[in-house]
Amino acid sequence: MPETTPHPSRRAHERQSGPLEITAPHRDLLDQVLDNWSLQVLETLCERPSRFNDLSRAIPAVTNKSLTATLRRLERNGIVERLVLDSRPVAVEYRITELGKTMRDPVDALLLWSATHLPAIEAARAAYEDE
Amino acid sequence: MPETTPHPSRRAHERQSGPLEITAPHRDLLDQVLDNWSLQVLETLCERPSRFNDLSRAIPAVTNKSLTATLRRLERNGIVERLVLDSRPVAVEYRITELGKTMRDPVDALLLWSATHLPAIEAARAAYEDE
DNA sequence: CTGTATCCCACGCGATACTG
DNA sequence: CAGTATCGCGTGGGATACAG
Repeated sequence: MPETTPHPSRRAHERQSGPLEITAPHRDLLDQVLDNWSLQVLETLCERPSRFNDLSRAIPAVTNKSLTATLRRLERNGIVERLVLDSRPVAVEYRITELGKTMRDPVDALLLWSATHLPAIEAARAAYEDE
Repeated sequence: MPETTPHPSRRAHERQSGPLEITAPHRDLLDQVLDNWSLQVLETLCERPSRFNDLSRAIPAVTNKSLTATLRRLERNGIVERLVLDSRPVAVEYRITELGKTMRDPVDALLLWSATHLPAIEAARAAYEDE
């Protein structure tokens, strides 16, 4: 062990607080994968593979442009896969990948947190407006 | 016509796939709390209470304007609290609240996911560019 | 059906300057 | 020290039309 370091300050509080360190690549990744449309697409594809228009209908507020961009981005990151079915008029199916499935737990943890604490947060908002 | 049955199937696959349902208030909340600057502020305040300029220095890339906006937003949501210390030239200390601390676990889960799967995702990106 | 192509605008955010 | 005020630009994303 190369360490009997005389400057333990840095290490010290990192240990105390555990992980939580945000570097650029991680921030990039989260930005590409946690946005509004991405989560809704993930939600839908976790339930069943879907075609483009299925997704469009499942997420009424999304436009073609945004849906396309979202799917491309998720595909590029290996979160969803795009399958061109050779049927008569072109059909394309999107499905979540194994890699994509690994997002579910952390995302669900987040949603669970949100569900659990939303009341407290709305109370905080109300209190804030009052003062 | 093998259409997706709207009513009864909904329940069914929800149970299969578990939670993960994104409603507007939750999406709003996550947007206000998971953005770039917010996470960095949280990261810093989880380690120690800090003054405005401490945060500014700890997060070199942030501007006064964005830092102020971020802090106000987090304060409004009860995630951080703002304490005006009555010292000579005004001093203000920000610290994370108990409610704020409840974010750590889900956020860490996310960062852990990111750290774990970033290699696979970068591989997916490389593969995507190739085709 | 599955997208692409434009136009366009709101607004997030940086840069800069200024104040109590 | 702890912000506020103002300006300006880049871009994400909606609306719409069109193409393979």
